[in-house]
Order: sequence, then structure tokens, then C-alpha cells
Amino acid sequence: MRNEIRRLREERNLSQAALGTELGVSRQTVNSLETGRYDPSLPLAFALARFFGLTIEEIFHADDA
Amino acid sequence: MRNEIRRLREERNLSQAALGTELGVSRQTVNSLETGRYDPSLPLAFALARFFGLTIEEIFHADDA
DNA sequence: CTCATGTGACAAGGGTGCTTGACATCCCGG
DNA sequence: CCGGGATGTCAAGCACCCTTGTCACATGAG
Repeated sequence: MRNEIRRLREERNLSQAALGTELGVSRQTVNSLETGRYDPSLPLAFALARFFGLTIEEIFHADDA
Repeated sequence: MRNEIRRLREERNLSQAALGTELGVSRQTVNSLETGRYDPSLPLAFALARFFGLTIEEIFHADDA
């Protein structure tokens, strides 16, 4: 699962910590999502989509499957 | 997170076990999603959307947040 | 009745998502 | 030089996702 979180965050001039605050998660969680350590839960994916005003499909892309 | 999995599955006349096979998960996982025991991971949500030919947003609905 | 199918639920275990706390590096401002 | 914001990463801990295996119950076919 690739994602566009870093690009979308930087477009809005937010730090990882600031985005975490907006989403209600820690800065380490934002960093982990951006660096591909793991995928977000479905509720967090919805929170990201709502925050950026996009669909989940516009933010996340299945690598293969 | 409410979801439309049961309705979509029954429209296609599939058992929980058969849907599980299609998605690559166990029948207990399908049952747990339908009965609201927990939300799927993001990859499984994508698998469901792809299988049903819908977007994640059409299958899952945030209760509130 | 007997058997298969479909569903609901539980337990234990492994892997993942998310937390706080900490340490290191880099870059920029003073 | 020194301090602070921003990022990357690790460790420990808790909760959740998903597994296999199991038990129970309902229904319909033979």
C-alpha cells in the first residue's frame, strides 16, 4: 500500500506532528505511515481522507493485489 | 464503522466461507466484519471494494467521526 | 433420523496499529 | 557556538486484526 500522505502534508505546509494533531494520532504514527512501516487502520484512513478532502482511493494505492 | 458487506454478499448468493475464499481470509473474519466485531485492515477493505466493484466509501460508513 | 451447509461465537496465538518516551541527526536562526 | 523545529528510529506495552480449531444451533435434503 503506497500512499500520498507526505506529498499532501507538504502541500499544506504541515509538520508530521501538526498533521498528527489534526488526525488525533501521534507524530510517530504519521511518520510510520509516510515511511511505509505499516498501513493505517480503516478509521484512520477515513480520517486522512476527510482531512485532505479526498477519497481513500485517491490517497492509498494497492501495490499489487 | 458500519458496512454493507452482508447485503452485498447476499445479493451475490455467496456464503461467508465462499466470500472469505474470494478475499483470501477465513470465514470467521467475514463473519466478524458482518457482525461488527471489528473493522477490516485497509488492505482487506481494498480487497472487498475490488471484489464488489465499489469504492471503500460505498461499502463502509463512519458512524460519527 | 442423519447428514451437510450456513451461521454465530469463543479461545489462544502471531502479527500489526498506535502509544509514550527517548535518542540521534539535520537544518536554520540567534 | 548554541538552541529549537523537524524528521527518523528504537523499545516496550496495549489493543486490534486475523488465524486455526472447536462447539453450538438452525435448516433443508436424503
